[in-house]
Amino acid sequence: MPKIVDHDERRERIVEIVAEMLATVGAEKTTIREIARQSGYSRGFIEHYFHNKEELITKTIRWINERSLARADVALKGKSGLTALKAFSKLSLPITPETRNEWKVRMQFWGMAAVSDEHRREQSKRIHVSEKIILEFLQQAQDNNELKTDIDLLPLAHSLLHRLNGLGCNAILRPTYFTRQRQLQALDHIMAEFIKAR
Amino acid sequence: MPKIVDHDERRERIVEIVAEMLATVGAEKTTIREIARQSGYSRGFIEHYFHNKEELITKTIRWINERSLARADVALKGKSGLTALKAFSKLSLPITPETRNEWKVRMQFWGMAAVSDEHRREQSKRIHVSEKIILEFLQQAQDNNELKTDIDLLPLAHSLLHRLNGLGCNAILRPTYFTRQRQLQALDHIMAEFIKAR
Amino acid sequence: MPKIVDHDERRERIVEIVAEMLATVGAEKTTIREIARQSGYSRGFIEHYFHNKEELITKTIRWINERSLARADVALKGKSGLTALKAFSKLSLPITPETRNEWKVRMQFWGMAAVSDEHRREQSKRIHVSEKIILEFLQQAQDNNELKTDIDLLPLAHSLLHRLNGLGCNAILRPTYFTRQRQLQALDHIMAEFIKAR
Amino acid sequence: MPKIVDHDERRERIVEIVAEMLATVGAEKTTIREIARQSGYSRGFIEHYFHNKEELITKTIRWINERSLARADVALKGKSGLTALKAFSKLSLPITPETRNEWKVRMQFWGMAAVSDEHRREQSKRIHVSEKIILEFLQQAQDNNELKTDIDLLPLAHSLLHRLNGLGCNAILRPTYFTRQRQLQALDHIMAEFIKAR
DNA sequence: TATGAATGAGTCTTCATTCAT
DNA sequence: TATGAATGAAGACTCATTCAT
Repeated sequence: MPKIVDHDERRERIVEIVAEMLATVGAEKTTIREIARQSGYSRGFIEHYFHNKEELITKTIRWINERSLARADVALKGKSGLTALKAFSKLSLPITPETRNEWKVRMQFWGMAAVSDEHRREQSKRIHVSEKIILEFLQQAQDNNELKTDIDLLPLAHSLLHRLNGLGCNAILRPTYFTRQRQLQALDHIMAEFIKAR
Repeated sequence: MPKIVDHDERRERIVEIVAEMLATVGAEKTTIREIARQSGYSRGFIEHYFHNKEELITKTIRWINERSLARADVALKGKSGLTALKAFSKLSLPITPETRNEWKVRMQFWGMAAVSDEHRREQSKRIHVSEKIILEFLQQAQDNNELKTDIDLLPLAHSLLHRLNGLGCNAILRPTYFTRQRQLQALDHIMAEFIKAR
Repeated sequence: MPKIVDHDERRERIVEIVAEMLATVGAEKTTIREIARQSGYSRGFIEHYFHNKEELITKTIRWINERSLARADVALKGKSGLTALKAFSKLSLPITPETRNEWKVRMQFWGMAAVSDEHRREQSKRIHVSEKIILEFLQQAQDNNELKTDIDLLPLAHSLLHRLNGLGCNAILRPTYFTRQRQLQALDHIMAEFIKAR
Repeated sequence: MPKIVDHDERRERIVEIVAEMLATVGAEKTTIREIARQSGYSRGFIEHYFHNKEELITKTIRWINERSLARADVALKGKSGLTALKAFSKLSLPITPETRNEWKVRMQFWGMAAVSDEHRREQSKRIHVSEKIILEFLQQAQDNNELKTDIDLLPLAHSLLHRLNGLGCNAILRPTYFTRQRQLQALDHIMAEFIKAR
């Protein structure tokens, strides 16, 4: 009788290690050899579960994005409107070791996405999802009278989207300047403007 | 006596090609071999002007940043305050083929910067310069009574910095959505908020 | 399960080829490429068993030295005193194709040892081992009354050590002059002096 | 009017630097580039005076050998017999920085000589010259009644030749053991045997 | 005479991938 | 299912050499 193995579970374990490596040593040094060494699996094993390196990389970014969305799902349960929006925004900033690593991984992919349609689509999808989430919370805020009714939500959503994205990047690139605290201040500043928009 | 060549001029010519390649095929495929092939130069030629690949890469990002600053210098001559600020912001967005490529190159480096202190420093420096420029224009705006006198400029500068950075990224990652036009609209939206802040 | 191979056995097979090449084409032309070509193995194959060229080279000299010691061990079984000493001396001279090659390999390494501490240590160790062996046999000779009891053995040992070493070198460098026969005559001459020392 | 340059003088200056490099960094790292850098000459300049690297290397060993012979010539003026022999022997041992370097250079060449007829001839010639010198002094010693008349000088000469050569090698390979002092003791030991041979 | 620009072969090494077991 | 043996292409880099000036 063959051993019963949970393929998806194994795949995820590998992907986790790949993500960790992307965040710490970068894409260039994330080789299958090194992944095998760090994971304790054999090179051949990894290729059993991933057709090739490209697929492994793609799965990794997808996993990162899904994980961060799942985390948001949990954290936002029961919240709505501006409260939810602020919580979501905070979750997406690189202020915890985990989210910092997620940002670093993401930034590895942006380089690829800038020149590869397939990777770009993946990133595009993620931005689109964020946009929808933000828009939804903004709509709730408007419904709750947290925002003026006549305000156009899309530009507002984009504004937040860009600020979060830019802040995240800058925080990775200037970590000693854009510390956790300064990021939270920036977030407060953003939210304050929304409130002004009431 | 041998032919006398202008080393810096040669270096720049090579760097230009490297930048082009980084923007079109990405960092991974920007090998010295490929640079040589695309440029028509020999591999040895390139080694003649750069000690190693690392130096070539570093010089390229530096060149990109210097070029974009030089462009800003020229364009902003005679401008000040919010007018200058808007012009500067517009210049930094990926709305021309040239600036689009610059953003793509930059995004290649972010992956490296996320895991390499040396590259991070370079990127950090660039952000810092942008911040200073923005602050200077904001100060002028305040002096010209374009902004309220009691307003704190630093958060404002950061806000703009993040928005421009995030918008630039998003425009590269979702080019069909964040078109030139939508980028300009977003910029208008940003500037409108500054004017509100009067 | 993959084919199971005896790594040490493979390594030895490669090392043997490297030794052969060092003795015939010299260190400079003993490139991994050439080793691969001559052995029929692929470059990757060699890399599979040795981390890098340095290791390959180091292992080769070690193997050469171990092999020659092992040969002495076998040949000297049951011998002692001056008889053993002469047998040992004879074994170490480049009078067979095998020992000739060993000397040639050794001389490749001397160049390296002259400028590299690590290689020098390896060579130093080998000389030290020879010295100890020679001393041991001299001691036996003295115990057997083959030598006078009041004679100081260390200078005698060194004398032999130097003569064997010098003769070996000279025989490689002037092979048509220091032929097998002349080497054996020189050895006889040396042994005669020991006997005189009775 | 063209500049008058002393070609031989320039060649010698280069050769001197090459010898120094061979003794300190080894043959492998003695590249034309590095020679040029260390000498301050241009790469092209060096090739003006030496047709190719091979020639440069060959000239260097020849120069080393000539220099050491010249040194002997000077030092032995007026000496003869065993006195001359001892002086000559002492001069050839690696006990001064200069002679140590000469030995190191020589040992670089032995690796080449072991596999190249041309280099071997050069080394062979040097040994032959030494042999003749030694024989000559032995003959004088015999004529002066420093040695018995019925003794066969050739084996004696060879014995000395081998011992000096072996001692020189061993002194380079085990410098902390075969110190200057131990070398001189060994030389005394050798000479004592000659005297016994009276 | 002398320079250094330029070349391309060749160096070691790393890599993703294939495949027999 | 899983391993790791084996390959060969491609990586960055070094080098001796040629040649126009």
